[in-house]
Amino acid sequence: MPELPEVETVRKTLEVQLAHPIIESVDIFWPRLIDNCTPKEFCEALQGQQINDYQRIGKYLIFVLDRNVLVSHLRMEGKYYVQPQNEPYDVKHTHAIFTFKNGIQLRYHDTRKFGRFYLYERGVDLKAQKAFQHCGLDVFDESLTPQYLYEQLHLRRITLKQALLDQSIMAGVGNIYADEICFSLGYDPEISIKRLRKKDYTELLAQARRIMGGAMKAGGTTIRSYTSSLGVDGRFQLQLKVHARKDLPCPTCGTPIIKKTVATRGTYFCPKCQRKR
DNA sequence: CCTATCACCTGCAGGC
DNA sequence: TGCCTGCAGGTGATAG
Repeated sequence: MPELPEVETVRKTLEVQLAHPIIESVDIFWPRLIDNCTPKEFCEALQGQQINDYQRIGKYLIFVLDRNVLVSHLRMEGKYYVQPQNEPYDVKHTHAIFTFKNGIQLRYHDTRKFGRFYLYERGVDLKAQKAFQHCGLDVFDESLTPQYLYEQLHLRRITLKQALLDQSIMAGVGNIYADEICFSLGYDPEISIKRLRKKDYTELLAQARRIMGGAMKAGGTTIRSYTSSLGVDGRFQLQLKVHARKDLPCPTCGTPIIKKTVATRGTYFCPKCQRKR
C-alpha cells in the first residue's frame, strides 16, 4: 500500500491525532507481526511508556518512546486507525491494538499480514539494526546526492525501474511513483540504468524529489481502498499521470498508456513520450 | 557480489 | 452461482 508519501501522511496524522499518549497496554493477535522479539516481550516492554515522537525513514514509520523505539513497516496493506476503546473493530484483520491511558486506541490493520514491527532500545543506531539492513538513504536525506546515485547505480545490470525500486540505494519510492518518475523523466522504465550518463543523475534525483514532494503535499495517493489513519478514503487524491491508467490517454500526447510487467511489477508508461534510449 | 525467483498472506475482479 | 487464475502500492530469503 504505502510508499514514502503515504507513510509521511500517516506519520503526520498520528502526530496530530495521538499527540503524546501513554501506553496502558498492548495486544498482539498475530504473533509474526513482531519481527525481532516475542509478542510477550513486546507488550511488556511498551507498557507505561509514552510516545514522544513520530519519525520516518523511507517507508518505515518510527515511534520514539521513553526507553524504546518501535519501527513499523506497513508493506502492502498495513493501516492505522485511531479510535475510542468502545468502538467496534475488524477482528479478522486487526493484528495489534495499543490502548492509551486516555481511552483512545491505536489499531494496526493489515489484510495480508505482510507488515512488521521491530522493537529496539532507544539510543541505538537505527540504521545498524536489522529493520534497516537493506535500507539506503531516504529520498529527502540531505546526504543523498546525484554523485551517490551515480556511484551506486551506473555499473549495475538493471532497468531504470528496478533502480528506482531498490530500497538499498534510495529509500521510499514504490511501484506507483517509480512509474510517475519515469514519465516525468521521459524514459521508458525498461531502459538499462547504464544508458544514463553521470549528468543525468541530477535530473533523476530532482524528479524523484519533485514527484514524492508533490505527493506528500497532496497527502499521498489512493487507488483502490487505501485509507489513511484519519479514516478518510480518497479525500487526498493525487492525480497520477500514467500509473493505473492503462488504455487512457497520455496527459501530454494523448497516446494510450501501455501496461506491461517490468521487474515483476505492473508498469505503466506512454510509448510515445517515454524514450527507449 | 550480483540478479532472478520464490515465499509470505488475503481478497477481489474477470473469464468460463 | 461457483471455480479458477491472475493480480495487488513490498521485501526478505534463497538459488544460481
